[in-house]
Amino acid sequence: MKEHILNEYTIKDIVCKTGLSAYTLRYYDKIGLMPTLKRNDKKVRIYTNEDICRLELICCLKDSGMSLKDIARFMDMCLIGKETNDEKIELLKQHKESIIKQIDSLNCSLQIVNHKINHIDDLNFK
Amino acid sequence: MKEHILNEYTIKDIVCKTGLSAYTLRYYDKIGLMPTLKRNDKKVRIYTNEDICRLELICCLKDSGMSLKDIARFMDMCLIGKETNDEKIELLKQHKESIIKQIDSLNCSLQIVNHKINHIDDLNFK
DNA sequence: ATAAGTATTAGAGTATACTCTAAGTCAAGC
DNA sequence: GCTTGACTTAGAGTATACTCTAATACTTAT
Repeated sequence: MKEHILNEYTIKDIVCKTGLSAYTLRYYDKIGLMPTLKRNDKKVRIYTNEDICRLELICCLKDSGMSLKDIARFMDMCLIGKETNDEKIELLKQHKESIIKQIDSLNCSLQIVNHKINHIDDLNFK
Repeated sequence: MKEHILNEYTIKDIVCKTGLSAYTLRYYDKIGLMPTLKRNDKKVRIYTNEDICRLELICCLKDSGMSLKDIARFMDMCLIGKETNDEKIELLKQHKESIIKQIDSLNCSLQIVNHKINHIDDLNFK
């Protein structure tokens, strides 16, 4: 397809590629998650492969518990460039710690749930 | 203290013990998460050690991604008793799978974040 | 030329999980 | 007796992340 050769995708293509809804993609643009997203002369959003990479990062950060507000801030720093590299590394390191804590917490929950499965009768009210 | 000997706690004691706010504890009661919670003659909520155990389970399920609606349904089944044991085991097994998926997803995010930390400059917009 | 299909926008609506307010009850201390 | 403080309620408000509606613009097929 034309779009693939030109490295240009419409919102519909991105819906297929990412599984995000068109509503969500427009919303992400609206709140500043895609600060460099291009438009054609008809004001239609044109996504590139780079934009797809950014969306993947956005989903990675969001799915690991970062708020969209913080992701927008991070994208702002990416827009500024190298002078924010230290700040970005610091933010990612903090987020990394948060992910590790979440994994620990989930492992703990997993143990509890396993225990409850094996002692199901203890859950019933007396 | 009197309360400890009697195995009876007011909402304030539970705030201290669990770290949940009094608002949250009342809200959990309101939406049916604590169907057997007792009141004294002044309509004041009286929590027992068993209620504290239930709150710990509620927090475990909530923190591992179960909605309060589903937790309320689970508590309803605990109220009914043994005849819902199979149903409860099924629900917990499904939740267990959900936790495992979340851990996998977080480990994946962790790898991506680690990679971004080591390639911070690639994140800057051109 | 007109209907279908895809895009745009601002802004309203929804779901979840709190969080708070206002008005009231009750017990204890001064 | 009266203030202080802890509790109660119904219901309003908040934050987050969508999700949808309505009006409009543009392209393509009949």
